[in-house]
Amino acid sequence: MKLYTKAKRRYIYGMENSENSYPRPIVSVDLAIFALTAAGLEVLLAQRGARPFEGDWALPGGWIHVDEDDDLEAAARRVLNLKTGIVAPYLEQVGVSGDAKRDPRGWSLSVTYMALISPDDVTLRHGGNMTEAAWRPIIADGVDGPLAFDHAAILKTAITRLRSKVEYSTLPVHLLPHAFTLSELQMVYERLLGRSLDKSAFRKRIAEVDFIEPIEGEMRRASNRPAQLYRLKQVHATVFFDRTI
Amino acid sequence: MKLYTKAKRRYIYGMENSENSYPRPIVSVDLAIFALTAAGLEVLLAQRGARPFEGDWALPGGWIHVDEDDDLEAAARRVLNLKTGIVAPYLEQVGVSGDAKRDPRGWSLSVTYMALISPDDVTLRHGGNMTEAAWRPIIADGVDGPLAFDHAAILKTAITRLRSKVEYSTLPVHLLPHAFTLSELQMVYERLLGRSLDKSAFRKRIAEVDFIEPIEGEMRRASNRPAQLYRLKQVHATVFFDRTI
DNA sequence: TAACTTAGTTGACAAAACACACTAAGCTGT
DNA sequence: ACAGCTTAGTGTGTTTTGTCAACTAAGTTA
Repeated sequence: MKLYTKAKRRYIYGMENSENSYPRPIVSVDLAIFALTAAGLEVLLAQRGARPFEGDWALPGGWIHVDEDDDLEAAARRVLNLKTGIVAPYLEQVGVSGDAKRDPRGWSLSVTYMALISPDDVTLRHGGNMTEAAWRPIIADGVDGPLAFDHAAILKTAITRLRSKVEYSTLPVHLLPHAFTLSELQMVYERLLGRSLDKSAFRKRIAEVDFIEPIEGEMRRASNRPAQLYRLKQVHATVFFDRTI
Repeated sequence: MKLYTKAKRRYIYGMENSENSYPRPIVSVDLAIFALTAAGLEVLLAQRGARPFEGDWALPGGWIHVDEDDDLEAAARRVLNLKTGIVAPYLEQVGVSGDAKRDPRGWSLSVTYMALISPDDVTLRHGGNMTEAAWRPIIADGVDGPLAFDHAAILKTAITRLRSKVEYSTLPVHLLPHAFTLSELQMVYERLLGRSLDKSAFRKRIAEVDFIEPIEGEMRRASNRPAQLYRLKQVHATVFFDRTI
């Protein structure tokens, strides 16, 4: 670090006006993208096409582009769109993982976001330093097989967050397509919780927190009575129940 | 960025083995340190002694020392110890704030931790680029007066997190000293919630989640019946109630 | 049009929360 | 010594809430 003058170092770091010239950690944004398919809850993984961990599977992610991303969420949104084509997902910051050893290239820091999407909305893409992308089922607290970096631990945190929010929030709606029936919503909860719920009690809970609205005119068919279709209310931040579902 | 060869840039960034030479964001760790005093819930603020925001009040924080801090939590612990002398606090990651504009020096990222401490344990210190440290009462969602950077928003997030956890977790114990009575614990909840609780119901809740234990032999005096002293159980991660307190 | 399927509602019973009154155990002043 | 005060800690009846199962509704199929 003694090779350059202080001014030059500042220039290199992009800190012409700064008093700080500490070495900076590497910063990336990683995504735990969840979807509920026929196989159950799945997470989108990408196979790394470059060192380190070349060939290993990892959570999709990327560097922050300081000249392109306005903020962290924008960076997460950019990565998500790159991999799935999705534009307006449910996105939630899960946490940060940072230490000296998780990346062999140096002290690094990964900001994790979790995204909940409907599998209908996805068109998988890959490229850049990711050679392949695939859905992998969630087994217990993670996926089968190892993951690059500390992504197994990060994924575990995201799964825990998701599971705990299922118990007492409206979050699972985001795993459904735009329009859905109450029975479908109940099934989402049941599959995530791994237990069956009472229809009457479930509907009471849903009615208490007023977060969905019927869509007029439409119904959905099987060989039985058709069900009312619903959608998320316009301005909806995840609402919490004051009791478990 | 074109002034230097790729290899030189790598050297400067401390990334001799890296394929990445993106410009990196500035990274810091900031702390929302809460304590419950006679005046109510208070947060520890530090007055900045250097640009930017020189003279303004801010959450105590600092850069990550990549050669000293093993991980993010260690960095938070170092900052906390520096300001308060506390060694084993309750520390919880609240979130990350990062965008292009929050710091005039460039794209920056702040990892926020919240700490809950007993005011008895503190010996305030200051120095470095902080000229002064002081406890400031929490009013509504923040403190009276402006804060440096986006610390008002960060503090608001931390307060929200704290308040919501009070309703359904054992977290408030960390605002008490090592030994305490059930009445004191109830008072902590009441002051944080801003409403009174039923003694009988409160004790039932506390007994349900088995997280404190009586300390033998000791009592605490006033001019009345003495109360049993309790302490946190050894291995205690914050436990959640399945109902509001 | 009877039998079947899933949607959506109602109501009786049981369990839990709530409010409040009670007992317990110390101190203080006369 | 003991009445009266204060705070600790427990018990109880009422009201609210959750649970479970049966019921009605509205379509399809043969």
